[in-house]
Amino acid sequence: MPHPALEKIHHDITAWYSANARELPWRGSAAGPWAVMVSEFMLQQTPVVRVRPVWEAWMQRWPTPAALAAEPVAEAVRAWGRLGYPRRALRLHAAAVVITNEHGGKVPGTEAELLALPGVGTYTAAAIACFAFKVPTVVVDTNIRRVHARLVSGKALPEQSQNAAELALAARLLPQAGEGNDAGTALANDWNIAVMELGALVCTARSPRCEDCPVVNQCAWIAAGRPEPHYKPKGQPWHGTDRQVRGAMMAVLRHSTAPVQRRDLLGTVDLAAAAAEARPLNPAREADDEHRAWVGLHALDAPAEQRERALASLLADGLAQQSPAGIALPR
DNA sequence: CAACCGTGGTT
DNA sequence: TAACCAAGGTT
Repeated sequence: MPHPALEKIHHDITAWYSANARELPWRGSAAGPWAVMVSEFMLQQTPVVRVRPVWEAWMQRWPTPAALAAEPVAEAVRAWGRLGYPRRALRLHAAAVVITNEHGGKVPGTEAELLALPGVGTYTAAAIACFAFKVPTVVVDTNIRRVHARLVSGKALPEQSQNAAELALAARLLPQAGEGNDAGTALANDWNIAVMELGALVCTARSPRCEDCPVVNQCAWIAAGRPEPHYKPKGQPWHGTDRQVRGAMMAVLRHSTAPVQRRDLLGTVDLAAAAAEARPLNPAREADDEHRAWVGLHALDAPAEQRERALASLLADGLAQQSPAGIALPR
């Protein structure tokens, strides 16, 4: 038997969503499963505003999994641009190949099949099943976890890693769906996207806009007086890390039409000479993106050992490929 | 399972 | 400005 207070929360949040949802191109009836899948890959740890233009270009160029699968991986990595975590481009391409070869070119609609695809984990499988195939499954992402933590558990932030209790809570909160209950199924699907959107727009991590929240009067965190987080979030170091060096090398490889010599990529050429040769940047010119990438790589003061390590990891990850001609994006 | 993996906007 | 954060996945 449904709980009245829970039903009110279901109503308040889904009603808020109908009035306040962003219009995104991968939402709505025009977006098929492939459109949803591409968006989910790009949205892994990347904000909507940066995904949107890349998604548009991607879908225009590769409207189907087969279209993407027919091209070299390098094209996917280039089109990925500066979205970050370029391994996602590798995995999206690999997933497109699997879909083309083993699923008749159609994105599969069950979570089990989706989970078997490269780059698809628990969240992405559930999201595609729910958003693209209207499967009333439990979707849990960082936004949903945070809303649940505040609204129900009275905490400022969810636990540092997702646990069984959080999953059980999400399952308990999901509106009841199932055979012969089309209204319940529709509500469950709405609920997932609505809670996610609430977390993204209102119940944000750092400065929640509680004055705009549809369930502020039912929020356990508000009732508790908005207590501070019970732990200190772990930082994500960047300067001086291997990731920074990898990123700089990837930028060079993305913009390079020809293979790059190993010593050049390692930046072991004289840095002062390289800087002296650097001409002023002209952002309007395509060629200057390549120039900018080179300058960025050479500007790093990373030790030679670290550069070697970063390049080795790029090769190991399949983001770069070694040939007699030099180093380039994988084909 | 904790650590690793990019990038750029926000606070 | 340094730190934080973002529709996670993989090892």
